[in-house]
Amino acid sequence: MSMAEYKGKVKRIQDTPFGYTMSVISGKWKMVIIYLLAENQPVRFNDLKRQIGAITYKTLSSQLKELEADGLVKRKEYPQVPPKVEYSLTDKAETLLPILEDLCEWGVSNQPS
Amino acid sequence: MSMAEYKGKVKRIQDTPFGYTMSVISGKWKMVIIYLLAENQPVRFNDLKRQIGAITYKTLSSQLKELEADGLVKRKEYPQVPPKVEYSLTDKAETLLPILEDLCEWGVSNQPS
DNA sequence: ATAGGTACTACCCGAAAGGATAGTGTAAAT
DNA sequence: ATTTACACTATCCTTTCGGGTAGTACCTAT
Repeated sequence: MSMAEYKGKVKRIQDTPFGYTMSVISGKWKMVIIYLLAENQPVRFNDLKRQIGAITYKTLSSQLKELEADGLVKRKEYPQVPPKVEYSLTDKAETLLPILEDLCEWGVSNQPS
Repeated sequence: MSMAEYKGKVKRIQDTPFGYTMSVISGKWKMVIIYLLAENQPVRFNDLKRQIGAITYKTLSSQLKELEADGLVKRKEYPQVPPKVEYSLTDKAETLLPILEDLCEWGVSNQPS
């Protein structure tokens, strides 16, 4: 199916494939999180926090939960004290990576200095 | 340049190619506008409004202004009464279309029923 | 005994995005 | 004479997003 086939069918964007994909990737830090996971999988919560730096616990936590709810991130909890939780990408997320690369490349070519 | 090369360099996302591309395409209606323009170029303001339906004048107007400021949309005004304004895509926007198609296709394959 | 590390949650706040409604000036159509 | 159409703008309001701060329960290192 291509964009052309949506002609006249768009009622609510959140129900379109466009809208779905956008809802999944647009969160201020989601791309950064996905790309960091793609490189270092699996990564623990505080490692992510340190690597990103400017993010707060609350925001990182909520972004991860949304990613998990959307099936892009797996959360594995080890029953230890102190706690240990590892995050990694799902297969679904792996299929997104080429598209994220394209978005990145487009930015490189088109971002004004 | 690939995502991998950003390792350790990310300070503020809005300065990265990722962030730039996302800022350009993420507005609730931008994708819809771009795809409608891609199909019917050029399109007049009220035609866009009618085709989208659920959008308000104010929102359509601001989304178009942002798209214009980002160099994705051209605005051509005819000095007539009543006014006539036509919107169309720039070459820069045309280079985005394949990526938007990819985002759409990913949504088709991965959107939960 | 104190400080630091683990993975968070709870609560409050400000900014920004987008929706709702109404109005502008001119001309053509009914 | 009234309505309709064009392309908007202005004002107000609500919702959403993300930031800031503080706290939890337990363990290890100093």
